[in-house]
Formats: sequence, C-alpha cells, structure tokens
Amino acid sequence: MDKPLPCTLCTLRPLPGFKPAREGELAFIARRKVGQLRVRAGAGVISEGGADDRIYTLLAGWAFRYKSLPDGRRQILNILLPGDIIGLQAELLDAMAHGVEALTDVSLCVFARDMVWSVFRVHPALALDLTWLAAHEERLVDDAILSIGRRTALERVAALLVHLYKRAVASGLLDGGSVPFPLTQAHIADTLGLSVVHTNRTLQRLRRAGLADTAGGRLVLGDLRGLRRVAQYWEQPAPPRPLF
Amino acid sequence: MDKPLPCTLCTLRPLPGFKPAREGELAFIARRKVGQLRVRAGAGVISEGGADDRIYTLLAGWAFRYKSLPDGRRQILNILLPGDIIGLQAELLDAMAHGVEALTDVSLCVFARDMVWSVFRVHPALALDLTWLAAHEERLVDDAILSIGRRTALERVAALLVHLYKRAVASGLLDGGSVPFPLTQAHIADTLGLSVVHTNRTLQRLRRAGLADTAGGRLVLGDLRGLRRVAQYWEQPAPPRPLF
DNA sequence: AGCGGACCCTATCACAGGTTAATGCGCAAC
DNA sequence: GTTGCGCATTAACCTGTGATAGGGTCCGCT
Repeated sequence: MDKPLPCTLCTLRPLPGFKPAREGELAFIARRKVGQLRVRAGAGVISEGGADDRIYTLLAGWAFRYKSLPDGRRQILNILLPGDIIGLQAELLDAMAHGVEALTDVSLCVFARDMVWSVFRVHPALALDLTWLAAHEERLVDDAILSIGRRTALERVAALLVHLYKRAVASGLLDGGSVPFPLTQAHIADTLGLSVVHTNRTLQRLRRAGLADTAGGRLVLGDLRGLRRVAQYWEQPAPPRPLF
Repeated sequence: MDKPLPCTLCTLRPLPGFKPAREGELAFIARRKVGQLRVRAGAGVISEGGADDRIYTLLAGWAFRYKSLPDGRRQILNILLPGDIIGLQAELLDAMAHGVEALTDVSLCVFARDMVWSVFRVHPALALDLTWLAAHEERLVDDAILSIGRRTALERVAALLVHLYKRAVASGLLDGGSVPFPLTQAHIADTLGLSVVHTNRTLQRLRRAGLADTAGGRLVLGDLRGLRRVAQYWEQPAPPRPLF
C-alpha cells in the first residue's frame, strides 16, 4: 500500500490515448477509489479461481492474465498495461476464471466493492464505458486466438512485438526509439503457445533480419513496416479509451 | 424475414439455463424487438470489418464468430448457440473486428438501433446483464486460447466436444443420448487451429477409443468422464444466464 | 442415369516446432 | 571471490502436425 494518488491528479488521464472524463464523473470515480496497492514483479495480483471480488485499475507497470491446465502448462491470455481494468470478470461472473500476475513492480488503484453496481445505477454513460473496456479486451483476446491458431511462429512473434510496441507507445513509454520490454522469453512463449527454445530461435531470426530486438529489457523495432508485413498484421485504428 | 415471435412467448426463456426476466424488463425488451431475420446455413450474418451496427440475438440454430488473415487463413473464435448476442462489439467499438456466419439455418431477433444505450439509461440491471454476457463470452474465448496454445490436438478436440455437448444440452438439444452437431471437420479444424486432415485423424482416435462420435451430424459421447480426463477439462459451474 | 459437389477418409512425405540437456553470462548474496 | 540463480543461447534429436494427393460415399440436380 503506497501513497494514494488522487484521481484528480491522475497521471494517466492526460495521455492522448485516454478519453477525457465527463462532467461529474471524475469526482464520482475519485470518491470510490479506496486505496492504492503495490505488487512486486512476479507476484500474483489475483489467483486463478480465487474469489477476490475487488476491482482494480492498473496505474503503473505491466501485468498479465493467464490460465493453466491441471498439469501445469500455462497460457498467457493478455498483457495488461496502465489503464487496464482487473477483476471485472470476477465481479460479474462468480469466480475468477483466470489469474493475474505482475510482470514489473506494479501500482493498482483499488475501488470500493460496490463500484460496478453503483456505476450502472447512477452513471449510465460510465457503465457503457465499462462495457466498452470489456469488449475491447475481448477484441485483444480474439486477435490472440487468430495468432495462436493460424500464424506461424515467426508471424506470431512479429505480431506480438508490433502489438506491444504500439500499446507501449500509446501509454507514453516511448523513450529514445525504444520502449521498455519486461517480458522474458518464457513469457513470450506462454503468450504465443510456443516452447521457450523455439521462441529464442524465432527472436533471433527477427534480430538477424534487422526487424526487432528485445535485448536488455527494451524493445527496438528496426523496421516496423517490414515487421508488419511478416506478421500479416493490419493496423486497426485505436480510438481513445475510457479510464477508471 | 419470417413470422416474428413475440418476446412474451419466447421459446428460449423458459429453459432452465436462462434467468427469468425481472419485472417490467421483458416488456421493455419486447418493445425494442423490431423484427426477425432468417439466414441460411453457410451465409454470413455480419461480415468481417463491416459496419452493420444492429444487434441480434440468436433465437434458433448455430452460428460462429471468426477472423481471418489477409491471405485467407481463417480462425473460428467462438461457436454461437441460441441465446447468444451478436453485434455488441460493433455497437461499442466502432467496427466489427470479426465476422459471423450461420452454421445451420438460423433465426435472429433484430433489435432497434438504440437498444444498447436505452438499456443503459433506463434499466441498469439489464445493462449489467448485457455486460455479463460480454464477460461470459470473453471467458469462452479465454478457454479457447488455453486450448489452442497449450493443449495437444487430441486434448483440444476432446475439450471442444465436451464443451459443445454441455452447451447443446443446456440449450435443450439433447435427444436420445445425442445432440445435433452441425460442424464439419473443417469447422472443427478452424476452431482448434488444426489442419482438416489432422482433425480427421484425431476424431478417429477418439471414435476408436469409444470416447466420442460425430457421425451423421450428431454428437454422441461414449464416455464423458474419460473424455474429460483426456481433455484435462475441469468443470465450471454454469449459473443461469440473462437473455435478450 | 449420369454428373458434380460436399464431405469424410487414408497414405505418404516433409518440416515446424517440441524436448532435453548442456553452456554461458550477469548479478545479487554472503 | 565464490556460490547460486535466472535467463539467454546452442545443439542434437525426435515427433506431432501440415501438405499433398487420392479414393469413397452420399445427395441433389438435370
């Protein structure tokens, strides 16, 4: 639990990727932020199947959603960046069907337990925003299925790198031509349904081709257009997103 | 366009899998049903990237959501059964990121264009139900990612069959120990990220093991428990779902 | 009856990607 | 400075799955 940042001073909201808050709604949200939580890199935020029914917003840092099979094989569903909501599914459905783990040290805004229902009751436009976020996350997952199911390893890795690069840039993380990249090769493998060894081979092909480099915890794209072509990745416009 | 069924006489709602409507809400929904649409097996309901912003509920028949790569490889994201909503993402995000195609002849309830927003404005509890459906669909997609990314072909096919069997039963389709099964092996392949040939091999392994048979457009599970074990599939409780 | 088209099935071959195991490197702990 | 650990890297080998090609059956159409 670290020093809470009041929502009125939110460092995320001014970013170009986020929609400005409407009249009165920011205050409404601020009133329901009950604290702030810090989680260390590698630690769990929500455990698979757990019944933690709090709602969080990722304020700073990276995390990921995952599911696993009984025998331990793990699949990462989705990478979470600042502004993403955590725990909405658990609130709506009854149990959490997936776990969430911090990739870097992470700060989370913690919201009151009745947050969701009160949003729906008193601020329909905000409720629509919440549903927008859910639909948006589903779209990401849809894209992931397409990758894992139908792209080759090389295409998958290329598509993931382009995708994460874009999102990191939108989160204001671009610095000197590169963005932070806290995923290990094991994370990439778990995201793309590959083995670690083959992920390594594939990253090297991209590196040697001058397309992308993930060394030193940072991601540099040497040739964005070329990477996109390799990935068969076509741009989707990204409208500003709501923030809680 | 066939003879519209009034929502008050809905054939789906009485099924045990669906939540009864609350006071006043059924009338509200009924008022916004503007028609009924019939789509032949194999025809498209919504085209990928299309801007059709209407909302449908699948009233009868099977359909599926899919995405494809520029070069034609196709991935099925999700099988749709009666009660599923179609077009919610297009309404919220701006374009439809996926297509929808009918698997059998299909009947759809067509809703007024302002349906979503009016639900949020005047019936918060219904709005929450809508979001519940979105979260529930995302859960299905999460499960699919886990399958495609981390299960072997045999496990994938087994898991899919168990899953569809369960859903078909919940839709009241069980008849004499089997349920209808309108997917061709090509559909299964596109759902699981496999080739048609390997899908065929795998189905036969299951058939010879006495676990499952998909012949003749019907699905018979010879040994549900055994199939679950093969699939590493653990049951999730299915609470009754809302219906529009 | 004959034809064509879906769909299912089988066999063979090739290769992408998995598995296992060992090495190296940087870095924190002591 | 040694030890240990996490992560990236390589190599050798193996296998699950894909690609291609063909045959069979059923069914609707003319």
